[in-house]
Amino acid sequence: MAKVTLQSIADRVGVSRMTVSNAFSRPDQLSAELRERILAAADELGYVGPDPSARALARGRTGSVGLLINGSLSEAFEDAVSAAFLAAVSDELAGRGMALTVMPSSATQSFVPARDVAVDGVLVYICDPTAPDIGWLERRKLPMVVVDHNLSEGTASVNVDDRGGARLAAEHVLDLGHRRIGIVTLETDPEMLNYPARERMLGWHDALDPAGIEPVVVTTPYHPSTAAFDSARALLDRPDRPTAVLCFSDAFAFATIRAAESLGLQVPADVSVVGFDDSTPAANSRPPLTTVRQNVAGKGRAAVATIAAVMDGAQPDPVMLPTELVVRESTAAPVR
Amino acid sequence: MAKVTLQSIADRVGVSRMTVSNAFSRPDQLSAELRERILAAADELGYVGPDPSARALARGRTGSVGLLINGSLSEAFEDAVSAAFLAAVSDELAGRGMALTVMPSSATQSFVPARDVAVDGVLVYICDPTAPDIGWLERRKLPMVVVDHNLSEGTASVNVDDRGGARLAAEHVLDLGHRRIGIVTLETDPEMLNYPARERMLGWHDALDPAGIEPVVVTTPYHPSTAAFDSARALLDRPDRPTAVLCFSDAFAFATIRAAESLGLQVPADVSVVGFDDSTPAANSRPPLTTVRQNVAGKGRAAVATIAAVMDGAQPDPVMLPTELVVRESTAAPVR
DNA sequence: CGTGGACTCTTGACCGGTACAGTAGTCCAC
DNA sequence: GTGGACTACTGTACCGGTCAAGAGTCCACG
Repeated sequence: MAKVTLQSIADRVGVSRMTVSNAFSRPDQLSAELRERILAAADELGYVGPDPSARALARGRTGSVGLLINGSLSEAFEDAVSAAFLAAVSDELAGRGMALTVMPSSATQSFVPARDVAVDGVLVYICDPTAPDIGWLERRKLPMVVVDHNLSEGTASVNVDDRGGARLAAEHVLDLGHRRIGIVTLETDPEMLNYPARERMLGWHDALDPAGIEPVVVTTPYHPSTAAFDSARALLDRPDRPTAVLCFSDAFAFATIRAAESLGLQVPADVSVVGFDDSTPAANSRPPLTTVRQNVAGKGRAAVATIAAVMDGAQPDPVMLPTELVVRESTAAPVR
Repeated sequence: MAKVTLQSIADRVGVSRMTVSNAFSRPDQLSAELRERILAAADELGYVGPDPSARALARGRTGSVGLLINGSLSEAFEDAVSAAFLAAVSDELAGRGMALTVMPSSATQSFVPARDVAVDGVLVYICDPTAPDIGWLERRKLPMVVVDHNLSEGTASVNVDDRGGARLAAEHVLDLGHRRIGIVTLETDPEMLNYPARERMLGWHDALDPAGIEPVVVTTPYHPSTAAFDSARALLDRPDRPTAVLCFSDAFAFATIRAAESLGLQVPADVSVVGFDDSTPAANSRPPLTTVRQNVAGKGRAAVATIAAVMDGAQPDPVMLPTELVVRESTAAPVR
């Protein structure tokens, strides 16, 4: 049984191949009656629909958007916040009739997703800005939107007001009267330059510097929540223990709370803890977490809207989504 | 500036288009010297590499594998266990030179990923087996592997011994001497037929039935960990409160432990709790969770290996990965 | 010296569609 | 009864590659 193509259906029905194509792709171009006959014939021959690859070549677009992630995929998927982002992106794309293709950083020499995978546009998500993959995307002149980073002037971007949010967090603990303040943040390669980590640090300092306060900073590699726990514990075990800890993320905040408890400290009585993200567990944890809310799903939707605009030839302005302090019960005034 | 294709490079260098193609795709087919000249010319003209869409059409394969998820994407991404699976799949695919394309269930009539997205094979992951999408995949005759489900005879599959694991969990609490046993599991549409939920239920009964024990079962919809909390709390608030609770997942187990604590019950002193999955937090929670381990990353790798085999024309046997009981501190003998 | 094989490169067909510019025919208004 | 607009199809030219087979050239070996 030869492969069924538009031509075989055309021959069967006695029309031109183009008409069959229209029956599938542009129903308004032919009479309903003929369309019915064509679809019936197609069904009978076991034709599924226009071949996606051929269509992609002819149309010049593939119907899927890439997500460039350079760095650990596990990190991207297993972190609740970025997972929520991915989910929102994928959902929003689906609503616009597009699929999402994950493009990890080149594992091998011979296969480089950023160069070799067919997509109509790319969201650059958790990426070292110096990655060669980004160079490939640029050379391909693919529409591109950078998320949670600020690559270069011309590139469209979607960001969250990390700096402003961090500032609010720091101001909050200052207002409560804290003076010994610790920070638990991400350990980043100097070159990797995690943008949110940098921005949040700036934001904390925006509030602390004018108050003349020098925070005690500990950093911890991303994944092992055990590492975050250890770092936080070390921080809280110092003789000049901070009375408030600002954390890079809710996950780090939870680790910090566990570390505090392991030292027999009460949160917030002995130490206040502030997270970042307002992830799902934040509201239900014990104590409910004071944190900085970012709208992750909104970020996903904005990213899709922006890449769609770029693919349409627009040059959208950079998007900056707001953050908001959510005061719950993990922060309180320090004991005298 | 006209678009740069193989032909323009060929003209520039004075060779045939095919030779240029070989320079990129089959370096062993031409002399190193000529290849250098071709690559140099390509670079000069700003050629990035063979167009992925055209290559996909000509070669008959796209270099990406689809992941069919029907049901909420948020659920898939935000659940730690399935996120780990996705990460493993994506990693493993990348190692084999393939990308991962997420194919959500048809949101619109006009765009059906399962029908319209170009992929070489599909992993069917969290799916209603009656979904029309699966019908499309079959009609396209796409290589297909079903994960965590048992679709039909001919289809390759990768599963985990959910039933055996659940049985071990139930036997464990029986061995400890429990007789009033509760179950907190997933609420599934009768039609949606969540396979792991069904299998685990069978497994629990495999152990409980012979012991003549009728468990008290509560079900809860997937996502809202609040809902799981409420269900567990209702279960533990009964006059004939169970002394041991078997849970569908670690996430449900944590909700159950929180519910117990909210009722002033100690785990495991007053109530034993068993999870399922052995997700990352299980070992570090308080108390450390007794649970059934499945190797999620291994499942991802197995899924990729299996789809690769099917794409190569093989008919691999169904894969069944083992599960293992991990006894930690959330279970103990019941108090008399 | 003839033959065969390895190494290079070329030729022509094909992958399965879509875009765009026609070309008939039909219907209606003036 | 003629011009114009509209509908319904068709013809042709791509889209940008890869495959398989063939054709020179050069060298080794019998």
